[in-house]
Amino acid sequence: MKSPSQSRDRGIPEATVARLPLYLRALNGMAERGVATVSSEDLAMAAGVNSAKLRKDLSHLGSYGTRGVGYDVEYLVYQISRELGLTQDWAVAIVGVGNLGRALANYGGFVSRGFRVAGLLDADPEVVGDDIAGLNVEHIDVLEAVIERRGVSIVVLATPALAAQEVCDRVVAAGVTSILNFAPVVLSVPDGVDVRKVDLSIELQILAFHEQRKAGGPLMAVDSQ
Amino acid sequence: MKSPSQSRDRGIPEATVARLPLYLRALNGMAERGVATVSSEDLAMAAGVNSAKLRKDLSHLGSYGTRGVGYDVEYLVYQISRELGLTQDWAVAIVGVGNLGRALANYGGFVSRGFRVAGLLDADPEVVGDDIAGLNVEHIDVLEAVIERRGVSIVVLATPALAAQEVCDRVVAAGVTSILNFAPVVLSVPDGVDVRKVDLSIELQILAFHEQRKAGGPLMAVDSQ
DNA sequence: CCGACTTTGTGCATCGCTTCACAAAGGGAT
DNA sequence: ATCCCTTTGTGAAGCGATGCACAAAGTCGG
Repeated sequence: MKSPSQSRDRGIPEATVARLPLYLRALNGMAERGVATVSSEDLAMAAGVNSAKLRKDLSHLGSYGTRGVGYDVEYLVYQISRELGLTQDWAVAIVGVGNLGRALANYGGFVSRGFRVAGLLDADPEVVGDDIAGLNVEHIDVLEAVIERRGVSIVVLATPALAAQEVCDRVVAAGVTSILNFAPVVLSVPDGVDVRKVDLSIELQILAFHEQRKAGGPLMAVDSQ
Repeated sequence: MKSPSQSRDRGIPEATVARLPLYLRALNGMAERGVATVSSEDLAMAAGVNSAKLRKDLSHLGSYGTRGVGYDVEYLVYQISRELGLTQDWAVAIVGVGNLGRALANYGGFVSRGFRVAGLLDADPEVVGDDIAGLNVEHIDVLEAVIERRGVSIVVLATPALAAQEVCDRVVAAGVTSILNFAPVVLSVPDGVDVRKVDLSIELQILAFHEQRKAGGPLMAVDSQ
């Protein structure tokens, strides 16, 4: 039922989207090392995936390879960046400047990929006014103003669990539709708002499950990366 | 082709394992509020999943519900904890005590679920000797000794990207088979070693992809090519 | 210009997870 | 004891992702 008039299918599978940043990282490394072209086999190896999967993923973006040769590294970097929306500048606000929020503010991986930390906010008068990573921590009261005036479109929640839903409601009311949640709670948001969650303790629990199985049961090899 | 000889199918689907911690968190909250029993509908709501999925997930552990009534909260907490291996104590070492490692060391969610930070290690003489979260930071040189003597079975890698593979090789050589990797690299490990990765910038990139799509919609000028 | 070689892009079979829908199982009221 | 109501546990259909295998498409040497 797909119309053939749309030569470029804009419906990229979610699983593919999740891997594009992986390819991008590998490609950036190659570009820095002066590699000009790369085969799907080599790139797949560097990204830790199957080469057929890599080719199918890239085919969703378009036909950017050359048969018999491979992919032009620079060109592919550009195409993936554009597809992911990294050719534009994203203003990010971090709410909650505890240990984690502080680490995130200082994390280099954000800035290096088109993400700019445009605001740090916290409710604790103790930390408001501090300078972290060159930014002044502001009071949560000005949340809406910061979002609106600085064009913040992505909010990172690093608050305690109890505060997360309330802050979430406020940023959604302020028009934000993309949230990265580090608080260990299930956020409830209206349709159209995108929430991704990162829960450090969940990852450990999954590891513990497999570790227990390895220790106790017979031979069960598992490798999920 | 699956052997029916295994009466209790110990092969719990990976997708299910990844959700068990979610259910556990919701159940713990209910237990604290004094809830005695819960229906799959309510628990699924609290965990943010579909109720049929929840029931199928729990059915992999055994038949722990009562038809017409629901699940006993306490009992289910115990069963899930046991299945995840949280009834035992896991010694975790954190390698790399930068901003992120520090935040992880202070993160309460670890300790509260059977994970004990048994070691903090770093290569930088500047931070070695510091006290963080009640622990003394040790030099990476004693990595193997710490792992062996304190029974560390899970290692958290929070090193810079360049150091990650080398540290990984060392901890694997020391017998560790479960690694939580925060460094933005694809680790190469032998079969039987379990690596889970958390990449903060990847999560942001996925959000940016969807945000771009929302912002542009059908009118967005795309193919500049 | 041709033929051998390389590598992409993709049709297809398969697999695992999700979701629906309902029979089976239990509780409580009468 | 029987009936009705609630909720579980699961067969089966549906759906998307994966991986194989190969034809198509390009390069390069002669």
